[in-house]
Amino acid sequence: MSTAEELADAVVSFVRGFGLHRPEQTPCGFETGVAEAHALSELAHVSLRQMELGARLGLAKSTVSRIVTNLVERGWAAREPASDDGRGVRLTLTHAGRDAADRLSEARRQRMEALLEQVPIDRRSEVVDVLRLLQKAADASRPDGTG
Amino acid sequence: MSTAEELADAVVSFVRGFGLHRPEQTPCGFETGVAEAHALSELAHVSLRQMELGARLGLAKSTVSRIVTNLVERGWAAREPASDDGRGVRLTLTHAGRDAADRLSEARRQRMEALLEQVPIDRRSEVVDVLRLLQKAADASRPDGTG
DNA sequence: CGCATGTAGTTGTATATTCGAACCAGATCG
DNA sequence: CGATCTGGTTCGAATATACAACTACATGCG
Repeated sequence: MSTAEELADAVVSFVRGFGLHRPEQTPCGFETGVAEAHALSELAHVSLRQMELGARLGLAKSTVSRIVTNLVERGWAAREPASDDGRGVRLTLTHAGRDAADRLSEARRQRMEALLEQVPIDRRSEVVDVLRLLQKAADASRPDGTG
Repeated sequence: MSTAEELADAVVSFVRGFGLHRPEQTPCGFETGVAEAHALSELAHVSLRQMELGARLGLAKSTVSRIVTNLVERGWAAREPASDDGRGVRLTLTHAGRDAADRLSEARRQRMEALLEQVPIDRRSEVVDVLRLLQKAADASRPDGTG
């Protein structure tokens, strides 16, 4: 089996084993679906335009619109008109939204620590390092991307 | 930011960037949904009981039953009664199923090679290695698991 | 200035994935 | 031999997602 095939198997097994195939439930047990959790954490530290959020999450604009509506209905985010573009929407978290983002961050940290505990201690920093490599590689190797 | 938090961000970005959040379309462009593709590749080299397949994919038995029905309808898999247990079903790929599994494997290999090309050459084997570590860690750290 | 074209966002529709519950048949254990 | 467990199937419901059609605003060209 080639290196690439081994990588494919490992990625698949990780995604399944980690529970990422269930979009309505986060692996860390947070109280939203995966997509909303990702949106929340993207918005935790910066205000974004709705389309920017979509680009970061790799989602169609219609899907983003619905996700944001959910966040707004939970009282976690607010839509404001974009100051520089009459079509646009600027997203910000409410106070409750920042609280939720903090809780999410903590839940993820705990879940990831449990994961890392199962990795030999002398290789943990390597894991993080390699995942960042992969993240960059995925961005650069999008079928339609510039890479 | 802690190591665990950095890992969380990297995992999220990778999953999104690689397109793993779209269950109806495989990142490698194969002609089925993600779940069927995973099942197909699990069955490529071993015959499994339906429940074993479910355990490997992390899916409920009802979901597995549906996926297998789809594979059977495509002419890729066959259900046979298990020889040692009258309740059980043994799954095997048909000839067409093995062909499909080969095509899938090749598509995934190409997709993964495109990904690996974006990783510095001297770190590629490390990437595979670490992903396997993570896969094992995910299995061992299931919230309800034995780990 | 005014129309053609492009872009941000919303809503409607369709498809895929998943789970849990209800149910059946065969196994296992007292 | 009856009670309970286990592997599978079917049904119903929830959720995420994309694409298409539409609105509103922006931009660029004559």
